[in-house]
Amino acid sequence: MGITKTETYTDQTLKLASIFKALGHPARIAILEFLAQQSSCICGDIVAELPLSQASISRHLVELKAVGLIKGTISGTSVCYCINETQFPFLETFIKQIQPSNSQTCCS
Amino acid sequence: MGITKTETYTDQTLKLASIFKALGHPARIAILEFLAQQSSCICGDIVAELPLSQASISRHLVELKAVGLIKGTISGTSVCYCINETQFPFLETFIKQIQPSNSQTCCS
DNA sequence: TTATATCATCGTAATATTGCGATATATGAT
DNA sequence: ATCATATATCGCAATATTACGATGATATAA
Repeated sequence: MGITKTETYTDQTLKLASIFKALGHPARIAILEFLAQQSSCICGDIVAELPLSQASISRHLVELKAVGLIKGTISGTSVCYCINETQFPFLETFIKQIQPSNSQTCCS
Repeated sequence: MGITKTETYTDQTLKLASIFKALGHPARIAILEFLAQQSSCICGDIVAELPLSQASISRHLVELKAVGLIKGTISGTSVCYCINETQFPFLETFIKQIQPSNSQTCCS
């Protein structure tokens, strides 16, 4: 992208944007949906599930982990990834906050 | 970005990703927060509020409108933008869906 | 009509993202 | 030690995003 003026926004705004940005790719949405489906913690077979190379999946996992949407623990030669719930309340609060609940007939 | 393999994902996954992508920039988060604060429908003074040029703001507004997060109605020589709530249930459903509510002690 | 105000669009430069092959790293098995 | 498996990282090419000035389009006012 071009030059984003990060210095002029609040930390909270920047954090929200970074999490949403991580959610802003279909591969990463698909990864999260896949992880959510599993009854137990899933390791590397995400590669078999998605139409991407191992290198690409790995990069997406790094991005999801960087914003705290997933966590991964090493288990032997493989890594076990699963969803990290800690960020979700933050997102839900934001979504509720910008919802026009007071429904002031705006732009009618 | 590179070449995103859009054809291999479901429509729902693509739609979710596009909405989150629109939320994935601090300027657009700031625009939504500003719109949510206003008691009435606010027009072009977003430009005065954010550290971006009028042209840049306009482009961000186009993106937010394209995914249905805001709506705009022309009122005289100005345009009235406000938040469009219709997409939020969709986002909330997704967030709830991938939340490990059953808390299967995963990656402990 | 002319001028002004408001917003959209074009064109461009700078930078970021995506995907992949190739390679590196690390663990476990033989 | 050697090999196989699993994942991460590098480097590149292709493409997308961001921001801005300049310009276009449209509506109101004088």
